[in-house]
Formats: sequence, structure tokens, C-alpha cells
Amino acid sequence: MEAATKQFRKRNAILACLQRTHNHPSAEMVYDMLRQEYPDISLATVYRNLARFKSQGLVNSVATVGGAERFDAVMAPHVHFICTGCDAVMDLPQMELPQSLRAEAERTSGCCVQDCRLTFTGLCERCKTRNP
Amino acid sequence: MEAATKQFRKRNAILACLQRTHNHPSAEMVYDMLRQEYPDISLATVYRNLARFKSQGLVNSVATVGGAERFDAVMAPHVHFICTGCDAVMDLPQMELPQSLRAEAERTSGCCVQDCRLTFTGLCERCKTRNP
DNA sequence: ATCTATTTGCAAATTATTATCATTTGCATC
DNA sequence: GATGCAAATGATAATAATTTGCAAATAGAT
Repeated sequence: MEAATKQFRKRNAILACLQRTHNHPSAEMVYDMLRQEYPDISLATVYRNLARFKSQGLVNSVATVGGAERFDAVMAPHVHFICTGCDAVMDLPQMELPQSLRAEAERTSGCCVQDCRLTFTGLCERCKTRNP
Repeated sequence: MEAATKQFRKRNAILACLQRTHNHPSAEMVYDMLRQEYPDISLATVYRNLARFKSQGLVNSVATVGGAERFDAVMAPHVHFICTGCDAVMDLPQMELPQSLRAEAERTSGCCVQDCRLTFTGLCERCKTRNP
């Protein structure tokens, strides 16, 4: 028996897709992934729901790579790496993001800090062997 | 007597503009600033030269805010703050960006780290009083 | 002055994202 | 089941940022 409600089927699928993948996909990448299960899903729906999730604090935009925004459903601040060779966006879970940074930023700047992002760019393991 | 070479007049003006301002302007903001001195400058020229500077390592793109890429001629890694109220991008020169982070990222990830970016978002002093 | 390579302006093309609007869907009520 | 309503969705047009193509202008060398 199908237990889950049918309401917001696609909306939930979009969020679930983000939560299960760690690709930090773009809207189009989400669209392509969901097309298999929902062949009639529209790209507009993906954009719409991503914007909604963002305003609800369920999803963050991590960076924009090659002109396209990349999303993440992991809201706890963590460290990212962006490969300039293949445009991959990945987590660096081994690295700590000092909690003190945010407070320090707020104190020294006088601004109201809402979010903190530490991002490295370079070549991933695969690309660094390809690109000498 | 006009000492400076006339070669690359506009190209140099674009770089100089970035070096003198700390706004972290977008291409269009650079264009607007240069229009006063070079009324016939073209937006395409600004884009073209910004891309060239980036590939030459003279300019970095700091972030994309509201869909527009923002540039910086200060290449030494430093800390930025982006105001979600007025889209200002500013430096947080008081904050240190630990040099050790880059090495740690490279060691724990196996990637080849080329750049490191620490960015805070929130409301600047002016906007935080306006937006309750 | 002429030749050549580079730079630039202009306008069209491209790309990502947002807005519009008609249709569909899920659910409650009859 | 039929019906009504509000929200969600699909298709497509509109918008905005960036890029590209090409002819004209420019700088330096011959």
C-alpha cells in the first residue's frame, strides 16, 4: 500500500533529490535526474521549488559555477571544493569550519551575519592528473 | 605631454578601475564608471577584458550576487561580506584568513587547491537597521 | 604611407532564470 | 461519484547577464 500523501509529489521529489545526492546540482541537473521518475516534470517547477526551499531555509545555494547556481540541502555550514576542470562541487567533510568565525565576523564588521561559507577552488584528483 | 602608452588604453582603464575601487563591481558597474572618462566604451569590451584578466590571474571573481558576477583586483586571499539587503560586496580586512587552511584542504582532499574564499552573508550596518 | 595584428563597438546570439497564464491536481464537501 | 476551490504544475514567453561574430578603428613596425 502506498502510504505517502500524493500532495506535493514533485516538490517533495525535488527536495528528496537534493537530500540524497551530494553533487550540489544545478536546477537543470535536478531536472535531468527527476525526468526519469517524472517524465512530465517541468524545468519551471524545479526552479520554482528551489526558490521556495531557499526562502524557507531548507536549501542553500552553494555557489554559481559556469553561470549556473548550485544547490545544497545540507544547511549546517561546511566546507566546499569547486573543481575548475569539471565544475564539480563537493564537500570537504574532513575540514572543520570554526564556529568562532561567524561571531568574529559579526564583532569586527558590525554587520548582522547570517551565513558563512568557506570554499576552495582548484582541480580535483581526476582533473589534476589530466590537466598537467 | 601624455607619457603613458596609448596601447590598451581602455583595457588598462578597466584594470585600473578595479584596482582603485573596493566595491567589487560587476561588469556593468565597471562600464558605468568608465563611461564618464570613455563615453564610447562598450560593455562587450568590459566583459572581454575582465575575462582576459581572470585568465591572466590579475582579477578574481568574488561571487555572483543577484545573477551578476562581481570582480576584485586584490588577489591575496581575504574575507568578504555580502549584504543580502543592498547587494554590496565588501572586504572584512580585520579578519584573518588562516594560511594553514589551504594546506589542510589540499592534504585532506587530495585535490590541487588554487584558491580559498571565506565569505559571510547577512545585512550590513545600514540595512540591518532598515530591515527589522 | 602602408601593412599587419590587435583591440574595440555594435548588435545579434546564447544561456540561465523568472514571470505569465491556462490547465491539472488533491482534497473537502455535498 | 459530482463539484468547487486553492495550490501546484507545464508550457512558453519575457528578462537579464554574458558571449560571440564581424567590420571598423588603432597602434606599432616596415
